[in-house]
Amino acid sequence: MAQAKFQTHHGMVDILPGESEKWQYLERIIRETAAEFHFSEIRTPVLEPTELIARGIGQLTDIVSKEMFSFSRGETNYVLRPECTAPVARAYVQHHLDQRGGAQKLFYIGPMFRAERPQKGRQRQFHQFGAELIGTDSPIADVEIIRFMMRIYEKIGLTKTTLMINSVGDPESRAAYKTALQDYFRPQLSELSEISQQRFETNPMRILDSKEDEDQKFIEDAPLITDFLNEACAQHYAEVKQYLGDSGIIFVENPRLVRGLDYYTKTAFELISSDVGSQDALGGGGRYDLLIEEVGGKPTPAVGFASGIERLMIACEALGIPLGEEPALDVYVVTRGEAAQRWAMDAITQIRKLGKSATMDFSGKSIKAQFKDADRQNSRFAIVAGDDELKSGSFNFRDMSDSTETPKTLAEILDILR
RNA sequence: GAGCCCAUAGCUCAGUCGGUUAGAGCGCCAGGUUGUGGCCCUGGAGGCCGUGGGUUCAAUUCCCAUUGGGCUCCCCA
Repeated sequence: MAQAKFQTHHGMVDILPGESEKWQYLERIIRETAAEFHFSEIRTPVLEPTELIARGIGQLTDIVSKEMFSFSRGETNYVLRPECTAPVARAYVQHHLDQRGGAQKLFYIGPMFRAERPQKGRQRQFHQFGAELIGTDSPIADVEIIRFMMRIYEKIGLTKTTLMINSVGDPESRAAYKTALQDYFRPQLSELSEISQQRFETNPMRILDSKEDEDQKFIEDAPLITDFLNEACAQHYAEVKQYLGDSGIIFVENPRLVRGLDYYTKTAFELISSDVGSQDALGGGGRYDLLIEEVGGKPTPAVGFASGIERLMIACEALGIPLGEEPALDVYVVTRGEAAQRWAMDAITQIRKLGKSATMDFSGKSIKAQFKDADRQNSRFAIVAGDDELKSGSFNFRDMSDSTETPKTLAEILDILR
């Protein structure tokens, strides 16, 4: 097809009528569930200080090193947020949310931006919902976050998923593990893929994430983080698994699960679907006990998750799970003549005041065309107004589903609709 | 950053082994029913065959470039 003069940027999509209803439906479920769990919504700006994202997520991550949309005006550096945990942490510190007392339960829904090559399940502007529970290191909080996430998928009907969990330890455990990993990989360093060789120094844990063929045979026998957890981390991990089990949540332990953001400590988890193509992570999260301090707050433990809405939709589509419906119209007023149009303008106003939806023809189309329009808009009723009806005050009130038509005054119609 | 595929009507797609006016289904508009939708019938609008260049008497078709799109690797939601 001919290319339009102006189009969306690469990897950015319009959500059109027919699609937007699905978004509203999903957002409604997310908000409902948040209310049940008593998470409060937080809305942060789409633009954040570059430094916040770089520090929060980690300079060496893919997101920060190559996927940020950023620009400067004068001395100020802006980024379109690539995720929302660091911004929420920033808001928590900036507005002293700890002073509200107790642990804070926050959720968000909104667009995120990463400058990657788009493909199925990956866009440059995409949408996430997520939650953060800030101010407690209890493993119950970890489980609360996971239960919140899982409950949303459950309500939507997307149960064909796998929850993977792991513990990535705290700095002490990780230092011990890092040394062990380097000791393990050092003898075969030259045989590793180029990218893994780079990661050997900077972040050897990410080698485990590698999908390069030449790395696989080494990764298989590499030491596991779970064997290097100190007492506190091991205990925490055991309790998380215990409480998950108590909650009836089925999970798979994956000792090689490493998340791509630097701020995670202890618990890490990921929800996988085999129905979204090669980008199979529906959502993920974990504990980040060091982040709040990293962005300038007091040391504050926290745990959270983020899920991709587009991927959720792809999975639902693949599994035939319905997401919301086209909204029906209550009343379409069919008119003939200018006087009738004026009457209709008033009639639809009165119908709308009842909380019912109503519309009319604006362009003087034929009666037939107007009925066709009413049908297309899935209208439940039609009112026919012409000169005769205006004179008598009696209008044909048509039930579009069975084509029955009875004469009614407007007052009677309003009564029926009420 | 790398690889593969694709581009003809609003949508899904035929088609031209290079040859006068480029097709279908669906959708849209109108008529059949001078005031009645969904089914049916008839008609109509709508394409410089993504853009630029090359080869040729002739290009939507072949070649090159470019733009846009899709998928994959990497990584992530």
